[in-house]
Formats: sequence, structure tokens, C-alpha cells
Amino acid sequence: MSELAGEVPDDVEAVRDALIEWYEDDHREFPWRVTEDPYEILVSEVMSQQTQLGRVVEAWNDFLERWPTAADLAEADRADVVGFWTSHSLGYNNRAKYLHEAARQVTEEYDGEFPDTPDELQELMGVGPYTANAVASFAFNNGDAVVDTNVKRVLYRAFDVPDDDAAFEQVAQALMPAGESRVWNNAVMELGGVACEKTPACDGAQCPWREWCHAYETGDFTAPDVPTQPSFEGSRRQMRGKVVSVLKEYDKQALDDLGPRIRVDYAPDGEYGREWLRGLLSDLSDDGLVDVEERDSEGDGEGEVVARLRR
DNA sequence: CTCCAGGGGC
DNA sequence: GCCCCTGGAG
Repeated sequence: MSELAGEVPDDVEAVRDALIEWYEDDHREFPWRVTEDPYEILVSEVMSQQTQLGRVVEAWNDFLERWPTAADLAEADRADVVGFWTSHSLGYNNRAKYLHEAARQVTEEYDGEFPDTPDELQELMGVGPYTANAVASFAFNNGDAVVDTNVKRVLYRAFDVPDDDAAFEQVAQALMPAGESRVWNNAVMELGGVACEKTPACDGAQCPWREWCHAYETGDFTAPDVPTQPSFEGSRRQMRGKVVSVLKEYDKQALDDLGPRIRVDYAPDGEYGREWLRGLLSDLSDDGLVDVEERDSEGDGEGEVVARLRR
């Protein structure tokens, strides 16, 4: 083990408790979060591989209604399963083929009993490291820390973990309370899904990690999977419109809170940072749309800039 | 030959 | 995210 462990805050316990408490207090209800049936979990994971969760709910319900168990699916005709996939717009029907094959494996090679460790689960067709760990966690509470792009983004921002797979792996592992993969992985992924998306919603989502979060402290919310250049045109005109709509929603915003909501690649000292944002705001101010207020509340000379919509 | 990282395709 | 193929390393 290297210095990488230093990325984890010393009060890990508090960090863990805060997240789990936040998750248990309130979270999105997906049907696969209230089952512990490995087959049902696997179906949800395979469907989720590159389909928006909203669409998956209906497909998942329909699929399980049609083939309630792995044994049922194993007996189905491959063509019917692929047909289902297509008719529900689930994308690459290779995954339907894999799922069918995995069901056959479970019934014929595992005597109908799903294996319960990540290593064994990986033997199933279409089940790689990620899915194996997810099923082990959610069905058997027997997995390791999940590391996907959402988790990487959270760790990168919160604990300043370098953009390096081994580092992410190590920190994620160190953070997870042993034997709690089910609730933990659900909670971390929920965090990445509702509070720490590409555009962060720290306060709005009541992020439980704000007091430890490096990005929250510095205002730099860039992340590995956040495009440096907005894919569409980042024109000044669009940016102005965004400022107004954000201020409409949040009333009053400090520069570093506003910045990341305007551009995901906002970084206080970067090309699109405070300087850029102040220029934008002063234009809007000149046009009578926004009030910009300078203040030195701490009296430390560190003047804070706050913007709000002009009423 | 076996292992594995890297890239493309689905 | 997973599979498969390739190509280099041992």
C-alpha cells in the first residue's frame, strides 16, 4: 500500500456514516433495489449497462413478468428473448443473448443456484467484473466497492483522488465499510446520481460529504468524465442565458457556487473561472439583468462576490 | 503456449 | 460495460 491511502480522510467513520444516513433517509425507489433475487438483479444490471434507468423500469417489469426465474428464461427461445430486447428498445441485443446464455448456465451448470461471489459470477456469460460485483453486492451483500464512472467522479471531486484506475480502486475500497457492500454501493451510486452529477447539486441534494469535499471547498468541479469543452456551442449568449436561469432558481449565489452550474468545467483559476464569470456577470449587470454584490464578510480582505437576479 | 493491455464493435 | 481480437512479453 502506498501514500494513496492518504487520500482517504482520517475520520473515515464519519464520512461513511454521513453517506449511509443520507441514503437511508431518502433515495430514489427503483424496483430492483427492493429485491435480493440475484436473477432479478442481474436482469436490471444488464439492462442498465447502456440504457437510462427511467426506461429500464418498464422493461424490467415486463421481462420478469414474462420470464420470472432463470429457469424460465433458460427454457425460452433465444429469438423470443432477442425479440423482447428489440421491442423494448434496450439496445444491443447481444446482451439479450448473453442473458439467455447466463440463465442457461445457472440452471444447467450451477443447479439453479446463483453463485454468490464476484469471481464465480464472472463465469456467467456477459458478466464482467463490474456486473459480477454489483450482483454480489445487491443480491448477497457480498461484494467489493463498486467503481464506475459515477463513483470515479465522486472520488475525484470529494477526495482529490488522481485520475488513475488503481487509485480509484484503492480509495473506493478503503472507504467502504467491510461487509456492507449492499447499502454502501447503493449509497455511493445514489450520490453520483443525484448530488454529484456532471453538474453538481451539492446544496440542492444536501450532499452529506460537503464538509470533506475538496471540490466543494475549492469550487473546482471538473472531473475525469466531464468534457473540457461543452459538446455544443459554449457561446457567450448561451452562457448568459444559463446564468439567468440558474439565478432564477437559486436566488443568490457566490461565484464558485454559480460557476459549476454554468459550465461543468468551471475551475476558479482556470480559463473558465472567476475572471471569466465576473466578466459575464458585469455584462449582465450592465444590461440591468443581474446585481453583483461585493462583500468582505470575513473582514479578511478576501472579498466575496455574490450575484442575484435584479428584481 | 499463456497472460494481459489496448482498441474496436456491439 | 462486456466480448473478442490483436499484438507484445515472458
